[in-house]
Amino acid sequence: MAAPPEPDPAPARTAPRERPLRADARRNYERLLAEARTAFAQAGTEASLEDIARRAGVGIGTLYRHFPDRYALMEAVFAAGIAALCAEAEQLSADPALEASEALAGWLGSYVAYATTYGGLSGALAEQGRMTSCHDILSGAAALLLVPAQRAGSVRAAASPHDVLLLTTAVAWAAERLPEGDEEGRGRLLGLVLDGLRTGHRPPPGRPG
Amino acid sequence: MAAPPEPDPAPARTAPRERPLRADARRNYERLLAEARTAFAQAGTEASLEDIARRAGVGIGTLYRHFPDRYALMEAVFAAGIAALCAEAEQLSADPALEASEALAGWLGSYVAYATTYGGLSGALAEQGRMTSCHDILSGAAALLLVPAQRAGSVRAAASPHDVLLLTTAVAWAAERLPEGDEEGRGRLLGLVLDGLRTGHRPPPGRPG
DNA sequence: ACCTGAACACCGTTCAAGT
DNA sequence: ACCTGAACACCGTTCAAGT
Repeated sequence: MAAPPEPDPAPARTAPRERPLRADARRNYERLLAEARTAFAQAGTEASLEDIARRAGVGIGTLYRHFPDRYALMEAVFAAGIAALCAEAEQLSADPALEASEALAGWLGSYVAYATTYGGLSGALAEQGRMTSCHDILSGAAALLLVPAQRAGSVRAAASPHDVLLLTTAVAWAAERLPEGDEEGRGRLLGLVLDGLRTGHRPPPGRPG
Repeated sequence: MAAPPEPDPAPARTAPRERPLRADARRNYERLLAEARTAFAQAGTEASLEDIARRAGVGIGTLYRHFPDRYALMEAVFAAGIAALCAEAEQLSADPALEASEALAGWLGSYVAYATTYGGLSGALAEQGRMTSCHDILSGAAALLLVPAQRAGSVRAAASPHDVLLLTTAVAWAAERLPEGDEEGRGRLLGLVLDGLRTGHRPPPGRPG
């Protein structure tokens, strides 16, 4: 509002590519990303790459030029969602009305909800050495909420951020495999895991930590 | 040892096929099964079916004649292991020295151990409408241990056998994806889930139910 | 009755040739 | 600098022809 317009806006750090692309290349990149998002939402992350290239109106070689493998394409498609989860974690951790374990529980719920949006996403997120940029961001977000909850004594100290993230990813994976029509199942499964994390001890909320 | 040879052995109920096969067909069936077990153990349940047929010394058509799809082959390969898990569940449930929730915890540990023996097995076990014979057996075994633990009050009544089985399968899935060399991870992850199942209430052992 | 393997319809990935 | 699509090396699955 009162701030003057920035005279020299920093080059976007979240830009998908460092150097500028030729106009047609950038257009192809964006089209591939859009078609990949649609295809992943429809057919899961195992959707045919040839289909995606065809629908984007480019040759398969162009897809491979921009995205060396399926995981590069997935990282680009899911980057925005992961960033949003990260932002939510920061908001939750800064909310003084929320007990730390509640903030953690809320975020893990959002994480499961997102990971079940695209079929196969939970599987990709659990793979070792893939989607590493997503892993780094998500680990940071998980730690941001887990550590205060453990300091407050409401979540057992033995649980590492990695274990919690992996187990919650496994809940998303399981939720994808619940019988058709079981809408509450996701919450039930996550609830069991959250109960396993809690110590049972509830410090009074609003206590300065 | 002392038992006389059975005069009229009952026709094996667990026989993989109802009617007798031609000698060469039976030999091919057994070879395919053996090679599939080896291949699944080595390369996971996604191992190439053509490889399995080739190593068994038969044409690919013969594999499909005996096993209409990959899941039929998997069910045949894993039938013995699933049956052993079922037998263990019965032993545990009949053990008077074991508190009900401990028996459940022990069996779920064995289940996770088995499901992580073959790469991809946990994924196959969680698929809807596949491996149904395995599902039926495992559901029965899980209920056999879960219900008494719930009656005793040491495991929360809200957890259904299906949820418990699915969540434990998810633990096995997650354990497959732990970083290399993390040998205790399987136990840690299962421990968190088991803590979520427990109520915290411990009735004195040996109390007549 | 059972087996064989060529044939078919798909994949992902690479790379020589174009613009 | 970037794009194209044929070519390659794989899949799973079927089925006409053999024994």
